[in-house]
Amino acid sequence: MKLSTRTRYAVRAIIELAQNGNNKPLQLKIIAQRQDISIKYLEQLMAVLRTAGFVRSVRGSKGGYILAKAPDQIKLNEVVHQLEGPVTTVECVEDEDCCMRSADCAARSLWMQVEQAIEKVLQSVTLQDLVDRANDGKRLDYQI
Amino acid sequence: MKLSTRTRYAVRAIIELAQNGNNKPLQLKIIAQRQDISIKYLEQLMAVLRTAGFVRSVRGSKGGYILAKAPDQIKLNEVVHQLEGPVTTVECVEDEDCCMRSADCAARSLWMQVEQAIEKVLQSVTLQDLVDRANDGKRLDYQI
DNA sequence: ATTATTCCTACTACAATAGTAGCGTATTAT
DNA sequence: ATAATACGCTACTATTGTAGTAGGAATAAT
Repeated sequence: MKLSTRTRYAVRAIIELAQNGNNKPLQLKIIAQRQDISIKYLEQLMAVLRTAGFVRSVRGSKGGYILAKAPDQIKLNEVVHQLEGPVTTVECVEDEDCCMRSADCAARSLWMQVEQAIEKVLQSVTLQDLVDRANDGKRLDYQI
Repeated sequence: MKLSTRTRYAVRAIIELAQNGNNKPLQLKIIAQRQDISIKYLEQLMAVLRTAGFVRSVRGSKGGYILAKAPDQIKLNEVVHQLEGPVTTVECVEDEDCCMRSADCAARSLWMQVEQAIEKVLQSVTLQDLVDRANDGKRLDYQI
């Protein structure tokens, strides 16, 4: 049960955008440098975020990406779902004869419980929250 | 973020053992039939469960597997960890220069929060709970 | 025009998972 | 004893999904 790099990279990238503010577009080149991600790979991930309506692209020279919504209006569960798909795929959800095996159904109920717990966390966190956390982290660094 | 079949199959198998009680060993052949899993594949998963101390094997004719502990003494997080390994691998936990990238750290805190939520659920559920759920399911079937 | 940037599609390489195969070893029923 | 049953172990293979690469087209600023 690992998180794909797709998701991890994309979340890091969108956090960068949130930190950049909405005035100037931020270029993939910059994000790629800061986060040590291949530009070409990042392009694909940004395409997902753009299609999903989280970010807006500015083409051409001096172009780049900016958030399409306010950071406190973007919940992480929305972002993760776009990249990761369903979180803990339980095959038998749509399989009709699944309930003939009670053990399987007990297992299924467990996975659904897990899935709901994940969902609850991701729903409760917005992009703004993550930006705040990052700032808190910096503040701690200065105190030392 | 999918669960491997290793984990799903093994959980289903150990639920079968819990339902079978501790009197007679249950044979892999039976589990494989009921759960539609290859015997050979199941053997490998049972080896993990046996090494981890969850189940005990009874060799020879009329042999099979039985639980090594009471079902209410087996927490699902223990089982899952043996098969799945760490739940949501966050690479940068041991990477020293991770904190140079604040965005990354904000992301990391999110994944840790998710991981803890998963862990909390799995810790709270025992094998006995799953057996009870399966029985409740059956009871519902009869009511209809 | 030139440069810088996003956009789009296809391709490739690698790793992990899932599953198979075969033989070996232990135990029990008879 | 012997046969049957069932686990034990190791290696192999095939499939799938992920990760990453490549090249070029469209677009905008200068």
